[in-house]
Amino acid sequence: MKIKKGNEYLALPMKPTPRKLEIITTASTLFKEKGYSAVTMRDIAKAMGIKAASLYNHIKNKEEILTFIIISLAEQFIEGLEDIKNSNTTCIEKLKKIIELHVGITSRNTNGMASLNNDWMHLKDQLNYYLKLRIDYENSFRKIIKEGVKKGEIKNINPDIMLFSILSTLRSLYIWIPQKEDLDTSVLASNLSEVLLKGINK
Amino acid sequence: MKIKKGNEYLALPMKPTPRKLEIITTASTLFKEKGYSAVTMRDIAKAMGIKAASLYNHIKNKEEILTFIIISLAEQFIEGLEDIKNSNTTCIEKLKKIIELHVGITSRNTNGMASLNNDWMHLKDQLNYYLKLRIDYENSFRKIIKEGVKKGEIKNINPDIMLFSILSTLRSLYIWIPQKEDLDTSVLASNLSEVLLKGINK
DNA sequence: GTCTATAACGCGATAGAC
DNA sequence: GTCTATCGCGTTATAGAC
Repeated sequence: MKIKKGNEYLALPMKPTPRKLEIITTASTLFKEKGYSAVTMRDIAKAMGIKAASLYNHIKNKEEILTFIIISLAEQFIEGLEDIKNSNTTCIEKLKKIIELHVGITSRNTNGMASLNNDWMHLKDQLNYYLKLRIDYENSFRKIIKEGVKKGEIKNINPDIMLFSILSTLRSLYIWIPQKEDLDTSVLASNLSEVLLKGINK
Repeated sequence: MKIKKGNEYLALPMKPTPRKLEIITTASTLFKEKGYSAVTMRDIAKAMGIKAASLYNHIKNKEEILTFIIISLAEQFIEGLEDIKNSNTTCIEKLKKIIELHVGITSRNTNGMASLNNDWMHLKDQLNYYLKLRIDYENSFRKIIKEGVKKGEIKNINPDIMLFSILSTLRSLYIWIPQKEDLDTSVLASNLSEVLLKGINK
């Protein structure tokens, strides 16, 4: 059962109940600390002050928790990039918008981003859908870089290396953002743009 | 039982037997695919064509495999950085050497680097030792950047953001290197230096 | 909606034969 | 050095009382 949004069929039709969302956010925290496979249903229940069996009144199984965390984030990235692709601006400006997109989504859900990065291989039903979203995202990102090279905005280096370098940094944001409590996300985004686009060498 | 090497006590005194090394490399491959917690002793044994019980003639337990993978890599980084710190050259040149260090170690053991990045929290005996090595490494790295800023070689941006950005890219190399079969590591290192130090913007 | 009890199974690790 | 057999425990998930 999927709903249509824009031109894409998305995988998460229902808004979860408050209690279900509580399970998902609790699980996210534990998944970030130890990884999906090392976290048990008893761990999640204990963190909520209930018994493991009670979780099953709200969720189908453990996999459903992981699926929700990962797919909802992946869809946010796809939708955000869609807007950027369609915006009428330079490629460098588009890259700045992508950096802002990552800082924004990550700062709102650092725990979930850990699962997106490290636990996607434990998806079952929605693994292929996730892989499709990820490939689509990287292809659109690479296309923007290549267009920037063509237009002379961006250096003529191997686009895959530039894509890899920027994306690696953006995907690691979930580790760094929570460490800096007093962080202004717009300052972070602009500093990151400076470093990623213009380098650190004076 | 630790041996002395240089001025540091290292945690891996014995060179493993060939059979033990075979277990470790087999396990590394599986750990990279699914993560440490999701890989069973039966999985490792099956991949080697033996039974799980037979593994225990060569290793003490599952944790010992992970410990060897992670600590031996962490010590390679510490030793490599020690040489770079002591070299008589500019800070920018030192950063280039660090990039070469990461490309070199990672290309020789992409599987192990996955565990170093993602499974260190499952260490027990050697967890504190690993954390000390990691903090030492990041501090030395940060010191080089700060010195570069002071000497006017490097831009006066938040050093933590520069450290984070470069290190995130270098730590993700294990994902990208195996995908590019025909990759020349020295070309990769020099392209990465260009992108990480001077940026992509023309 | 949470509980207790339990089913059904897989886990790491050991003992002892060969 | 590898095997079979097994122990003790932890795992996800379900059934049914309250």
